[in-house]
Amino acid sequence: MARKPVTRPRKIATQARSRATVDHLIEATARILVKEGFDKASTNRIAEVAGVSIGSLYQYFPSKEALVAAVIERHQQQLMQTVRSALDRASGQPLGQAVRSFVAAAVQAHRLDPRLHHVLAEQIPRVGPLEKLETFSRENFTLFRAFLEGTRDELGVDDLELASFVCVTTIEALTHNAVLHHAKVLTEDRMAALIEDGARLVTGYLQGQRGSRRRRARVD
Amino acid sequence: MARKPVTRPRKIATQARSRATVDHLIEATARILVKEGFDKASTNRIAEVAGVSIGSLYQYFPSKEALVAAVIERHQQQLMQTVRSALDRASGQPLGQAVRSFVAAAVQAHRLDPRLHHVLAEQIPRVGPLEKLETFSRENFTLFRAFLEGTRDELGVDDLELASFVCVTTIEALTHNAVLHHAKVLTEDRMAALIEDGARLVTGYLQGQRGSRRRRARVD
Amino acid sequence: MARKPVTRPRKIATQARSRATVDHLIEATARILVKEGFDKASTNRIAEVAGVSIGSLYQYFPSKEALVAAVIERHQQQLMQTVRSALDRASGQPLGQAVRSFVAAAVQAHRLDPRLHHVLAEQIPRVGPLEKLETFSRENFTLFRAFLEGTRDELGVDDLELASFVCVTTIEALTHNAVLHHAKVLTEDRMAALIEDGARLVTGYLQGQRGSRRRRARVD
Amino acid sequence: MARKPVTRPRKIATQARSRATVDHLIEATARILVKEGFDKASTNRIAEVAGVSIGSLYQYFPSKEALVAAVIERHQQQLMQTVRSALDRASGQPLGQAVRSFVAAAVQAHRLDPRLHHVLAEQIPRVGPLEKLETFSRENFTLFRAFLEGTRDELGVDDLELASFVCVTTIEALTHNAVLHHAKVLTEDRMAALIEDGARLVTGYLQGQRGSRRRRARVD
DNA sequence: TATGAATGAGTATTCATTCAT
DNA sequence: TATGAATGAATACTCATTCAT
Repeated sequence: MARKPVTRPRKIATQARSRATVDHLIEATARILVKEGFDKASTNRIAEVAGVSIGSLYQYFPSKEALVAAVIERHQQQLMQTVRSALDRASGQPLGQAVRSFVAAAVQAHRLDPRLHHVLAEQIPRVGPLEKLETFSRENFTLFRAFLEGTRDELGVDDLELASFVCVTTIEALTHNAVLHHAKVLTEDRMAALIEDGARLVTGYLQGQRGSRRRRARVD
Repeated sequence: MARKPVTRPRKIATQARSRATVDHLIEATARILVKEGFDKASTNRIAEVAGVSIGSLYQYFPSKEALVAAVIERHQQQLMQTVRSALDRASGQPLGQAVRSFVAAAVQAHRLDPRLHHVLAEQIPRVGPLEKLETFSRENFTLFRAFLEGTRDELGVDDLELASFVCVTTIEALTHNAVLHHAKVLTEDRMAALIEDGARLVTGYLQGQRGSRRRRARVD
Repeated sequence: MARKPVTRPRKIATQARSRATVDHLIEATARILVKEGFDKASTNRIAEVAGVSIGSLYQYFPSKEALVAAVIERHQQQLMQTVRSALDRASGQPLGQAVRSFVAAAVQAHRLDPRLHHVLAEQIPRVGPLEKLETFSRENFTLFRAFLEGTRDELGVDDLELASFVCVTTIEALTHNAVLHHAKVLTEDRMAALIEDGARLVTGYLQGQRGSRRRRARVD
Repeated sequence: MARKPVTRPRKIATQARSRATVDHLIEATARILVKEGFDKASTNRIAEVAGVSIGSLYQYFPSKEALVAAVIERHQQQLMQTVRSALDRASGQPLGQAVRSFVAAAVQAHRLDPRLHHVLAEQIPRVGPLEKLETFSRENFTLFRAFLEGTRDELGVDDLELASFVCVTTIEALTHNAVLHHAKVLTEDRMAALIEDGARLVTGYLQGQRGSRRRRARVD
């Protein structure tokens, strides 16, 4: 096995044929990951499923990791698409309503391709070039923080950095776990309850109460 | 190469020498995982580090997965030890205090062996026999649920199953993320703040407020 | 191809079975090099011809280069054996006679396995780990230099270092070229003539003449 | 992949543009060989460095070997240029002087592009179509033989064929080894000494001495 | 029970060469 | 004539696992 594989695509496919090849490869990788698992996703298998020669695969992706990274990136783009529009709609709404939209968006995002999400989250060894891939996108965090800035006067917390971390982590974990591990036990009703509870959890936290602000002031 | 590796230990090592061998193997595996990463943890390397022949390794563990599973299990036992005693101390305390103990225990548990925890969480592909290993032990959930049952009259939530899921997931995610990804930015102060905020988040949720119960009634 | 392959054997084969495996591998490599050329000497092919699994090959040789290096070393050991005994016999003889023995030994050495010598000299790319492998062994040079030291009073040259370089290079090149490229045109008669001429060439040079010593003194 | 690559250029580039392309390709090959080594000299890389498409490369050279052969040929042309003019100057001079010029020319020739010479001599596997490429050009031999014919009456050797072989091989080997393997230890002084010694070696041999002719008569 | 030599299917990756555009 | 996307046979090397001693 070779030295230190890179993740950056080998060349940008400008021509139509190239672009198609690249798409097929990413799609094939995703499909294999979902249907056969990470273990079966060998480069030769991917090329085969993509209907592309192994040589072509390596024209566009310098390593297996690059391919997996491309799948992850594509998936996260889709997630973020969903989240972004939710936050767009949320701005201007009262806090409780906005948070509820946000949680609902998170659930919706996780439901886009739950099986792929599962493999990506559970089976991909975060090693080498894949090590730095975030579980949830940094952007998520940034967006939420910006949202908090805009709602500052409704908030009962001071440290927006910490608050963003707490909220994003919490929402992500709840939706992730709910969708992945409890998909079968989760009726639509219970899912709605979960959204409701998640939203309440976060909203309550953000509004602050019971003099917590004063207490925290001493801690920081 | 075996096609369907099993996870159950091949035999229960009753005799002292066997027990020692098994321990050496698990210890060696953990050490390699931490120091060299999952990729370098080949069975031959593990046997070498354990000072045991590869043949003997396979006398006690039917597959590589069994070995890794043993490491995971041992680690989780240790985590749960910590959590259990925290919950012991918590019973009888008022809700807020109890939750804070619980969150603090979670942080403490994650700090037992953060590097091993990291590898176990990030690098081990949950594939094949390792697929069904839970991120957090089922016991965690059960214990917390029992705790909630005992504090029912302080709670503002009805569905204890859902509440347990929400709380355990949230606490686990917050402490996990904090310890793993933010270890370097996390001063003791900020860690204390995180525990405080986490506890407040969960406590607020459990106490219920702002007539949420009534609202939720409509939603369900 | 991997990063920087090493040449040192992976483990020393102590047990009889191991030793046999190692020998088979070296022998198979030499045979393939001779019969099929360097290009065909893939590790899989070598293992196959050696009647050994590819895995076993890599138990004893960390890379293809290590295998080739072992063949080269073995070959050079054999060459040097021949040369050493020639020099043994030569010590005590008068210069002309000694040199003739030496040249004859060189020819004899090159005839041990001319085809292997050919492949080793012409087909092995001196790249990477094989880069530093000398065409003729350093020992050759050392031995000859020692021989010159012992015959100093018969010599007409001052700089024994330079003289050794000149003589060893010359003898090596003559015999090498003669045996390799002209094997078919070289009758026994012509070969004898070549030995004679080579010996005369070197002897004349070592005895010095025409006041060259004085001229060289100015040059140095 | 082609199984039997040919060495003859695919077409004679008569037009100026074609000629330029061919030159660029040969130059690029040489440059890569020197700067990155034989291993890195893939046809795609050569085409890239030459600023030519891989398709065009194969319009002018039927195989990678043909390209390398062209580089070798070009290099040898340059070497021979140097040698030829040395022999031109040498004709008419007394033997000792002429030989010294010849040796000096050989050194000079090897210094034209020592790094390319090194790669060509050490790294190119003489395999397949490259197998028959001579280490030193046949022309070298022919020229020297002609030179000997013209100086016959100064010589003390009968077999000019053999003498040419001995002289050309010796001079080639001395200069080659000196320039390649001892470049760093070789000061200008020592290089001059080497030329001097080499010339003396060959001159002495050619003049014959100590009744060697008579002795050889008995040997043959 | 222990050993460690042997196994070989499997993997990522390269590169000379072709051919449709 | 030029291009460069595509090809795929070939290669070096790994590692979980077995089994003869």
